[in-house]
Amino acid sequence: MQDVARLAGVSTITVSRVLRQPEKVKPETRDRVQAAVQALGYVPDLIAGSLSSRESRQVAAIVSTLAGSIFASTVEGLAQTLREQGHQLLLGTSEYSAASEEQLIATALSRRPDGLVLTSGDHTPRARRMLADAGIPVVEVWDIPEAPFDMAAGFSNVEAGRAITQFLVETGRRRIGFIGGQHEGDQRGRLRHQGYATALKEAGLGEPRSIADSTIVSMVERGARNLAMLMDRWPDTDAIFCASDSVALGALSEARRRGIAVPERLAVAGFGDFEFAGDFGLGLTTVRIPGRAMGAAAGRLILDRKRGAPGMVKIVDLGFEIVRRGSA
Amino acid sequence: MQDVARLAGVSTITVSRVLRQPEKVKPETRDRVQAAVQALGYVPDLIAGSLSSRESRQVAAIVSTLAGSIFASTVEGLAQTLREQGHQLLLGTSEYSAASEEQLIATALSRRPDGLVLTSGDHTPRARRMLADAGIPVVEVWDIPEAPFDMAAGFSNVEAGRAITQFLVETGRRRIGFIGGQHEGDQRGRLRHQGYATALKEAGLGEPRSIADSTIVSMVERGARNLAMLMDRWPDTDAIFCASDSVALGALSEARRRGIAVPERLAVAGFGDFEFAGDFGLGLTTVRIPGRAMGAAAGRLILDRKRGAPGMVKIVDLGFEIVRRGSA
DNA sequence: CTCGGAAATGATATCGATACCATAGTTCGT
DNA sequence: ACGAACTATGGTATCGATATCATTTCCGAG
Repeated sequence: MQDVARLAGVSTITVSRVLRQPEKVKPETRDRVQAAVQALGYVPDLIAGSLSSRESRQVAAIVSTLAGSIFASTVEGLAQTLREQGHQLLLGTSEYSAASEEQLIATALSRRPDGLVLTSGDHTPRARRMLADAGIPVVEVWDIPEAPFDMAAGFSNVEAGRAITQFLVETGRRRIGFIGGQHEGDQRGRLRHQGYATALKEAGLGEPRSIADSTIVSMVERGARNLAMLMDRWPDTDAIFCASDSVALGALSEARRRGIAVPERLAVAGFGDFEFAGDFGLGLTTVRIPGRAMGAAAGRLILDRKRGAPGMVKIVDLGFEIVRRGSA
Repeated sequence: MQDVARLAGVSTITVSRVLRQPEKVKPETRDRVQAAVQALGYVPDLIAGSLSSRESRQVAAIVSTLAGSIFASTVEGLAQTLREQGHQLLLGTSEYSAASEEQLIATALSRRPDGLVLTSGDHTPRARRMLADAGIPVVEVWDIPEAPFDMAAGFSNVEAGRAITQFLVETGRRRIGFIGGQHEGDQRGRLRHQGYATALKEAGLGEPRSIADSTIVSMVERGARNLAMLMDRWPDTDAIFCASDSVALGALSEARRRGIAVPERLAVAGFGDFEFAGDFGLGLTTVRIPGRAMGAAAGRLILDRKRGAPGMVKIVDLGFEIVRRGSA
């Protein structure tokens, strides 16, 4: 920066101003400085800048996983929103473990991010304390927790599970099953199941028919095997709600293998509206989640808070949408 | 840090040592310092640390997109490798534009990362100059470029396209088509097509039959529509190689709609081995790419170089694998 | 008991920017 | 023509750690 200043015949602070608040510098001085920046190929050091200004212009995000197309679009939406507003994304993946989430939070905080985005779920007490001590905006994305830590951007898994089950009821189905299964420590499947069970009870449709075998790692395989188990146990089942589209894919394959007609004999509903679910693919009836929008909203919440926007919203419910296709 | 030092009755530099090189501090002093750290909930400031030590312990990655399950696993593999070795990941998404890649490189470099991971492809001249000036390890992932900028971890799209086409030939197919289409600025589809064309020529099978309509945004829809176009134009086609599994999914759906028996009448091969391609899903014959491994390898290349490992490998070819399933 | 050398610890300068306050130059109203 | 109120620019301290070199402590051989 000194080199640039010398070449432009100004002081370092003026160079800094040209880069950060150009409108405060006289146009011709500005041009001279910018020319010097170009000529020297000067790249400012944000590490030093952050230390000095006490704002890092980075936001950390900690997600369970990027694979399986679950959080990828959320992270992408977040990254883009941040970028548009001059911020950067620091990413960590916790692999569905609350312990490693705690670890990641600690290292993320040591970068002094201006905000933190977490996938909602269990956080250890220590993690919560660290977050509180850090005093930065925190957004939980995906499921909106009953008692958010700070802010939240997402939807209600319970409501979504309830809605899709109600949809199946409305289309005339009466013996509705559920297949899914949750990762340990991941309560999403559980919440969707809860919505399903509630809807059944509300419609007076008897006991839930649920299979949630978590011994199988692949979601698709789990869908296939669990459908088999479910149909063996309750052969008259006329609809199933699958905890994710991947599970639904496995179920659809198994149904075809067994010669069960979909949707005539069995309606299949998924969750997530993954790429393969569309009309030109599986034609799967499913629940569409605003993946990208949740990330973008999280970014906005953090940046608005940072700017000190008054009377701020803390919870953004982006809802969900039932997409009817051929399978139900 | 001063508070911790005072509480432990040592100087700040000793606190720093306890955190960074514990073995250089006498065990009892170390315990005292660690107790103080705990008691005060002290979280070191890596921004200051980075400025002082001139190493940031972060690695930046710039990928075109996270959606579509293409790069997500690579990023995840990278994040994990870095984490295991005490480094963090700074992520940017360029949305398939070389111009915004350039922009992202500039902002990434201003964080003074210890290394940079890029998806291979076109880089602007300015981008290349910035990278050269930065003097940090750079790894290109996915396709191994003919002239890598610095290091590379990936596989050959051309070879993979050639191999899967050869596989189709070996299984008795003679009139093999290609459907795909590339994003502008993304040469992956083009390279795969090149391998396909080479294999055809080597087998003496006449001219390529390719449809690559890029007007359609969704890959799945593109697969469906392009298969339709291809079969209309060359009705006797007995196999197709799709530039990605998503395209193959669309093609499979369209084939079913038209009553074309797969694989009897038409063999379908995809690319990528996405989640839905497996035996419990589509049962798609495809090319498996070492997504996670490429990320992990990229991380290792950077960290090894940082450690100054001598006689280093610069190119890691992780190959690919043809997975035969029911569709071909 | 003494001395050499290793182990443990500390004092101070420094990394590269920005905050804060001061100063010089400019505009304009009366 | 003069001072008020801006605008444009600069000097210096500072952010919170670590590098470097200096100093002290400790240990065992002779």
